[in-house]
Amino acid sequence: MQEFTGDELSSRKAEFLKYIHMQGNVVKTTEIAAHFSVAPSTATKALGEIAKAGYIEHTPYHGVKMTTLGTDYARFLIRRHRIVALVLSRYGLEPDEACREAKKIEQCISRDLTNRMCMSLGHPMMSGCGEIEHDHCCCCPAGDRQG
Amino acid sequence: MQEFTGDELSSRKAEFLKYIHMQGNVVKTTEIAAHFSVAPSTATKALGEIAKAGYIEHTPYHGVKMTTLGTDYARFLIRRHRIVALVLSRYGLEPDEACREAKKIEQCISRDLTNRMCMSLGHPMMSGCGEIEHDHCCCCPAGDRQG
DNA sequence: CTAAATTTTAGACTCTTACCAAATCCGAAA
DNA sequence: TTTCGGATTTGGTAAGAGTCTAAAATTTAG
Repeated sequence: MQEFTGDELSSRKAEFLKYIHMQGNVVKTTEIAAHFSVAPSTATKALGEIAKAGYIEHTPYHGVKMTTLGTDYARFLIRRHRIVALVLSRYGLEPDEACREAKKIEQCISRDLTNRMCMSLGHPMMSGCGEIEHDHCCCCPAGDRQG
Repeated sequence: MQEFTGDELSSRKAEFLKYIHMQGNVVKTTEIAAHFSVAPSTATKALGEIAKAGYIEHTPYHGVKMTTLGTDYARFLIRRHRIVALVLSRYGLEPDEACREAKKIEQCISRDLTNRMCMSLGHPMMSGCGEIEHDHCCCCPAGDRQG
């Protein structure tokens, strides 16, 4: 597993990457632009930069596809999001609120802090946003996991 | 109490404001520049913008002083910082780590979320960074406060 | 095979943070 | 009181991130 810090991509690009990952397969520029309500050229530029960093493969005029590195990173980003949302839900936020607030906060949470919160929560399997993966979680011997 | 959202100043300017508040009285440009390790001109520019927004009074060549608005805002910023640090400390971070991480996160935490965390924690009086003020806290009837 | 739709390129703008160099101001020493 | 020197401000420049419009390029559908 790569040693991501959580800082590799700007928060905007990280959102793009998560979206591409969650779509699976090839995603078109227009689809991303529409989803994030930005001009297609804005998406193209961001995609080019994400590709240059190695997280996606961009075939001009044909769309983008996750690389192995990108997939690993996206899984970390999603895990982080869900852990942050879960933390927030412990302070009385409803699942959708927790998810919304988590989106604003997560980019400031390092991988290390993510892991520590995960550990402190007993390696939870679920958050309001979905399942939390622990496959590559350095801090999670299987025996520790919560049912 | 003003209806701050927590978004009024960029995080850098908010750090400047907190510093000025904590110094009390008039603070000189050089002192701020030195504290944050930036060129004096960088401080001057930021100070001018913070002043334009009404949080400080800037007398050119003589330094800056908090306004009432700025004081209220700084107190909110400090309260937010301490609440965030307290939350982090509940996930196993030592006080100094919690404080360091809180600095990175707090600017993404809205006033509303701050208040909800505060409430959920039972309106705590202390965090590892110092006392938590509740004077102007909309969510804190005196009876709710934790000893 | 051409026209419409999609995508990319190019150029420009905003915002935040930052720096340097030059001009300006203030105060203290003489 | 005059002047020198340190403190401060001004003005210009830069980089990174995100955004847009308009025009060019490519793909695709009729």
